Amino acid sequence: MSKLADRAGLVFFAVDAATLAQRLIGTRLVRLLDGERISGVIVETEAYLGVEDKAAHTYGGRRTARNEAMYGPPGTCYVYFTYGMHHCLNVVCGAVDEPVAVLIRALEPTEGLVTMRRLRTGAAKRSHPDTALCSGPGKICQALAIDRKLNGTSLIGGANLWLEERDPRPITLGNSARIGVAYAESWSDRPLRWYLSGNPNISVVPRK
DNA sequence: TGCGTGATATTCT
DNA sequence: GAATATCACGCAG
Repeated sequence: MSKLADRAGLVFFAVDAATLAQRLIGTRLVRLLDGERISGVIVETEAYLGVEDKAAHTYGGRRTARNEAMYGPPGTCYVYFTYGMHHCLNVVCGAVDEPVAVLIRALEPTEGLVTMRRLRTGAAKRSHPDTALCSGPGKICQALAIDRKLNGTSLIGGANLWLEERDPRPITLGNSARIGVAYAESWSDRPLRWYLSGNPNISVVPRK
């Protein structure tokens, strides 16, 4: 297990979104909160392909205060708020000024589960299984206390949020259309979502 | 299965 | 400036 930093980190993130989406599966997302490690293994991601992708916030080259982070260097976090109540965490990849990113959709909780449960609201606080703690982009941000303060910060050598690579081990990737992007016309069916096949922590059971 | 909720982009005056 | 439409979801029921 090694923390991604500096040059190695940059190389890791400086790829296209589809590649990074697959590469992120199985790595560990670590949040340091009041000195406590809270972490989970990434089990579900989606690629957003920038200016050409109708489902992306940067479709057509839109560049605003909100999505500015997507134009930053690879390894930057893009955190935004949606539906009036949910934050979502993305990892910027590609090159500077190329607004492509990967949405982190689900984690398998590994450290700090008690804290995660405390941070989560509603039903997940009590009787629900651990697999419900981080099984969705909004849930991850709640469980890891991620909000827009982290927007624009870098995962490379990050002080409070970073990625760790695990020893390679055989995994089986599943691949499907993205979730919640029905409005994106022909882009809504593109198989740009990846997940750890059979993992109970993924957000929605893949449709065929 | 519906619907809340509020930031943001877009579209007006 | 201000009104409005829209949304990478989660939860109650």
